[in-house]
Amino acid sequence: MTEITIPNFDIALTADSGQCFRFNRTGERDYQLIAHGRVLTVRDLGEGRYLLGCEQGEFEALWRHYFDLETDYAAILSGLPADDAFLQAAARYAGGLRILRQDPWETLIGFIISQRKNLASIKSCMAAISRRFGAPIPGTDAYAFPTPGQLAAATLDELNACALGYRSRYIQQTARLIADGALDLAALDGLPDAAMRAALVTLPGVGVKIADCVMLFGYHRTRAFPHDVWINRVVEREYGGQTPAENLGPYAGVIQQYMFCYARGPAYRPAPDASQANARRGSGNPLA
DNA sequence: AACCAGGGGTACC
DNA sequence: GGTACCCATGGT
Repeated sequence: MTEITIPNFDIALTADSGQCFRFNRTGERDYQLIAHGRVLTVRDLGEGRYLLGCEQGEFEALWRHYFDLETDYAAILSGLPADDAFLQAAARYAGGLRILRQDPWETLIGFIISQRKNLASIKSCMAAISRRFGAPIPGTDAYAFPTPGQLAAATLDELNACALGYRSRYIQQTARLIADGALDLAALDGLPDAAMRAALVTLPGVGVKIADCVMLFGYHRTRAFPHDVWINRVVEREYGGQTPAENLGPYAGVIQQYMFCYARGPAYRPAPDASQANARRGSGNPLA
């Protein structure tokens, strides 16, 4: 057990932020994270104090970096444009978010699954895949996320049994490309953003939106600004259809998460007229 | 260029 | 107990 203090960290918001699919609330104050082939339990003690179910050495070696504790989020928050009322409100609501430093491979598969699914469904699929194809984590009832080789060996029937729908084919094909070495995910780390995105979208089931999510959450490319339906609504309602991403600087992706979680959460009440206009327009992409 | 595949969890009514 | 909707992509 290790007790740590993290100022301005909202673990409930982060676990449910949609960036990580193996981070769950298990009780009033308790959370379980599966990453690095391990299970980490976290108890929220309040006032920025957290009790981690690991030794100090493991925290320093793995989790300090995973939770991006080296990054000064207070500086990002204080650097937000003061005249942007929506962004200021989003930062007040979601300023406790951190961009976790997740594994690119797991992030890639997670976001291929994410298309046209809600968060609970994505988490359920990721758990099913891990249980069926991943290695059991000793001393727990949890399973590590499968390696590219393990997923590449899966049959379509087995993948379909994980409720992946039409994504089964994408995942099988992508897993084979990674397992065969046709695309080296580790090698992408050295590429500039545009080249990394171009490489990612060559994978089946990966378009620009998914690639941007993998860049932001799997490679910590904080300029990446994924345009999902929630952000598109925000851009339509709050920014007149003009995406603010270009003006948001090196932490645009962090700001995207503030906007995303705020827009999706209960605190955000868009202007009635704009909201109804969008609702009437239906399910289409407002920017399309 | 519109339209649809396939399906599951959940918030709504 | 329906119904709509969800961090889209690729093929027709």
